[in-house]
Amino acid sequence: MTNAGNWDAQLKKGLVELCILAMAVEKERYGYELTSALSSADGFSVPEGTVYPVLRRLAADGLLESRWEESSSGPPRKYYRATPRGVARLDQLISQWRVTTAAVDRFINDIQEGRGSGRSGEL
Amino acid sequence: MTNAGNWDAQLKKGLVELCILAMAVEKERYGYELTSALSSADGFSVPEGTVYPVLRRLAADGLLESRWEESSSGPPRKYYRATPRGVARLDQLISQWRVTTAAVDRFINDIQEGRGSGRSGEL
DNA sequence: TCATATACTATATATAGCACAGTAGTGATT
DNA sequence: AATCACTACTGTGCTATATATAGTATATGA
Repeated sequence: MTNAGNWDAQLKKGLVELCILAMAVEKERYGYELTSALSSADGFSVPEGTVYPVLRRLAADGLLESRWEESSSGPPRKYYRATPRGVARLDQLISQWRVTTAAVDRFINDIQEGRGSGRSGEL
Repeated sequence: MTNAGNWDAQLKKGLVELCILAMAVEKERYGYELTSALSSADGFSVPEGTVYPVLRRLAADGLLESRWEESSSGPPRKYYRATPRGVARLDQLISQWRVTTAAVDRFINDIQEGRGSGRSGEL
């Protein structure tokens, strides 16, 4: 049978990309930093094995650009920042996100209302 | 390069399950009905090829139960309704959904604030 | 009879999250 | 100086889900 903890992973599909892109639009970021930020976010834990592939994919798609920089506290860091196309893409993702959450919330609310009373609502 | 329409599909991972379960908790539903309801929902188009596999999966997991019923307007329908475990699962999914959307919205808002006074996304 | 809308089933593919393993630089503790 | 812990990036492979595609079968109306 399907494992419940697994649903999280499915729910996050695409959202990791959105969050990473959002952070890279704000300012230059490197992988380890993003991993820490995303993992400390409430209800959202994203391991290295997820973050780095996303960075490489976004860079390959021309949405992020990168440069190396020496670090005084460890190995060199690969800094990523959003390109203009990355910024445009983020705006697009955010508006899609808004539409989708609105649709899902509508479904949930309709159902919650229906519970308890005998209402059979149109969906 | 990654195409944008594709992201939708990723974003929907898990959400289709949530919506279908929600509808099957409210009352008995059959596949074609769910397909129509989900496809007419704003910002959410879900084809048959997605709905039926989800129904079978949820039933296999014991979250839905089904029965056949003759229809006066076509082939017999397989009606699904949520089991008690399905109801419990829905509550769990909804609360995870709330936590996740809150986290993502927080990310988005933080970034949007940073973009407020300066440049906007030029392409 | 033939077309159309209804309704379910089966198969195959692409993608993303992520577990797991590996490489390597830096600074502190022993 | 040698070990350890923290930092930081790379690579491989598995799994689950959405969905495209194709197929089967029933009822109704032209």
